[in-house]
Amino acid sequence: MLRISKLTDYATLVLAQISTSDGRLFSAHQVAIDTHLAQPTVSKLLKALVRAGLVVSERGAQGGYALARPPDEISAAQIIDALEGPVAITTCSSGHGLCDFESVCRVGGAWQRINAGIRQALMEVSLADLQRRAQPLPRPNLREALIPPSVFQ
Amino acid sequence: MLRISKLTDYATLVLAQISTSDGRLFSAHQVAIDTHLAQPTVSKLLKALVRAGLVVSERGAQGGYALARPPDEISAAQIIDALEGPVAITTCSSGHGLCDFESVCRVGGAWQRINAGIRQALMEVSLADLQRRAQPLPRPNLREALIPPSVFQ
DNA sequence: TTAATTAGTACTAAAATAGTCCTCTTTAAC
DNA sequence: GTTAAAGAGGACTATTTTAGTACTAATTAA
Repeated sequence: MLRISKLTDYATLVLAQISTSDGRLFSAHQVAIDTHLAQPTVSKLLKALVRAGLVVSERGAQGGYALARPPDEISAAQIIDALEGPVAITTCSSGHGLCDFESVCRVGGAWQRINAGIRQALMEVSLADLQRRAQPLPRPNLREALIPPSVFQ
Repeated sequence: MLRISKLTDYATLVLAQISTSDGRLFSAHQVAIDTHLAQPTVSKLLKALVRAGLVVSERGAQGGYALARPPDEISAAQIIDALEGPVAITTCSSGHGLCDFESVCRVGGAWQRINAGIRQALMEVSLADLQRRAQPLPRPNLREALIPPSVFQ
């Protein structure tokens, strides 16, 4: 249930690895060696992370990758988004009024609101947190996530 | 990201529908009509829900389905488990010491602990909550989920 | 100019998901 | 008893998603 993809998991390893940089750039080749992942896969991951703005790159000989910002400013939600895109938790949650079942739906977007709550929680978990094994993390609030927006509050 | 499957979403609709029962049983046929889902799909869902113990059934003519217990005693986590089984958030999270990357892993099960936190949150959300559009829901604690079990606490 | 290195895209293979169908069993009603 | 209405279980197919690879172009240090 509710799983992240293998690639997202790998991406976390890759990010954790390049966060150990002493200032030099990591080549995709080196990251592959350090993480024990296949190089084409590492390349693909790094490209996606650059596109998402989590990592910066330099081309050419002696080029490579580095984190775009410190590990405590990269959130778990951003990592997931970089690899999986902003996919909705259910088909119906993606659109407004586009759901075929809307007229008979008795749960009206409950899963979407739960998803929003989970996302909120994941935004408050940083790469730095993911690297610290026993670190307490921010407390998300699913209650609030399930209260629909209202002009009165 | 982190999405539930369409079938789980449908199952929620199905559960919400049969929760409107006035004491009679719902046939799969009737549920299909009411929810606008295809009957084979509804049948499949209901069978899975029976197996998971969320729904009870009676066979034979005049048979059908009913909730096994009140909607506030059926959790979102149980609905997901019924349809998707207890799938792990990452491959590595499923086993103990079975992960190929364990020796070089720098994130050691962070996603699993996040998953545990999310599951905890979903256990505190009931079918009744899912049916109430503007109802506050319990507040999960991702912090606690990320603190590894320890004999000292 | 060359070698190292990223960027972008396309492609293939594998796995998961969704959806359907068929056969068997059970039970109420006639 | 027989029949029709239901659920149980499993097998099967098609679709979609995910994972992984390969190829070509662009960039840059030496």
